[in-house]
Amino acid sequence: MSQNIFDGILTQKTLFVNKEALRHTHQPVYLPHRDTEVEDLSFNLVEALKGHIPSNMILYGVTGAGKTAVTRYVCDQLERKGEQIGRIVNPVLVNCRQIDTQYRVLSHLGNTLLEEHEQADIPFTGWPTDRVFSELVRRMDSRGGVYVIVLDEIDHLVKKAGDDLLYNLTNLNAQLKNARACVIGISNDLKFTDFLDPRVRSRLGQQDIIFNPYNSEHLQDILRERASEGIASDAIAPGVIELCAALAAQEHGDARCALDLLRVSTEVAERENMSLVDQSHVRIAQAQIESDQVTPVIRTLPTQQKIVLSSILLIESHGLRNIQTGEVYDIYKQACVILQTQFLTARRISGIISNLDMLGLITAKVISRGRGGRTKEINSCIPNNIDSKSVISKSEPAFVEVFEHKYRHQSRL
DNA sequence: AATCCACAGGAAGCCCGGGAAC
DNA sequence: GTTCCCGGGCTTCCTGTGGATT
Repeated sequence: MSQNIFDGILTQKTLFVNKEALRHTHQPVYLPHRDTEVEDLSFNLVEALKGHIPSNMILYGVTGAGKTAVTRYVCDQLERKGEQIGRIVNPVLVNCRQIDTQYRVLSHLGNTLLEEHEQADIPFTGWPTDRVFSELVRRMDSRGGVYVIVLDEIDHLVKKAGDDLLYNLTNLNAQLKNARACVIGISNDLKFTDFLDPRVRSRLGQQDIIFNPYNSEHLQDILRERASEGIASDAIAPGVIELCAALAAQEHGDARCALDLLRVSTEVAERENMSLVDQSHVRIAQAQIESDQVTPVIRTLPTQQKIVLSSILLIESHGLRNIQTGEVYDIYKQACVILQTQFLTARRISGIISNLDMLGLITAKVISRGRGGRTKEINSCIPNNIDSKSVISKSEPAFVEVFEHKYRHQSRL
């Protein structure tokens, strides 16, 4: 029999019982320390089971505070109870980070309601938005029941696309004849309603729930719960859970982060052929997660954004911090000349800098230097263990030249 | 108190690619 | 094929602004 490279890996002892349990997409049976929130949410949504319209709600809280998990959990139970007692409840969850325009949200909603006997999907582009909207209304009415429309990361949608969609969605019940709908917004940003039209704000925020961040003890409970489900019982050394929880608690109590840490730590231990996950594995995992998050982001950046980022790194490699927008623009233009690329306007670069800030690759703080003018103070925030030069040059060989160039022109910087 | 710097960032509009409908 | 629509990337033009300097 011939050797296969997977033979060794497949027969290797695994520390996982069910790896899925350690992913944040996993729906656990029990959500520790979120009883009040579950109760608040279900207290409102129970109206759907009575055939009434639940209030619209907004759920606030930092990332990884369990907002999405709680909502999914409650919606899941709601749908099942509905089936039991013969009431149609349709929860639809939309992630507005991926689906981030009015048209796309509406067509997504419409397409999730597609039934077998119905004709083709709503196309991803091509129709006028109001037609998509009326098609959605038609489909909802033909199915009937109560719709719970959950808009996850709603703040992102509002900042990008405005509040037209929310105006339309919170007004849905006026259009529906046979169905009912309520909207639940999930936001990381407590103040996102500032961007809303007052009418939308009052209709959407009929009830708010605030999710406080988990503290270290809470995170430990969550990790223990998931570990018991997902990892072999004697595979975790004492202190590992505590360390993962403590590190994640520093990151504003992000349960997602805690779970990733534990999962990757276990993977690291497994790869090293150890039967016990210890604290050193957590440290390795921490570094690896940072690098895994940033590397693909840089690699998939559009060319112009890469040039801007390179320019910032270039300036920083000369020991400068708190760089101004104008300085970046100057170096960026030089880089474009070397790369024989058309350079963009300063306005656009300002936008790109804001975008890089949003992606977490740099921080750009608006400051005023008095007569020195108003500008952004820019610093890169790429972890030290990542060689951004090699990440960039791998996907864009021409950048090597820019980096080489800097050494020949040090005096100009 | 007025001035002024170096931008920030909003608004409008252009162009392009992708698609639907007629 | 033509005309319509959407969305993204971009430019042009513009108004706004915090605080050091005059």
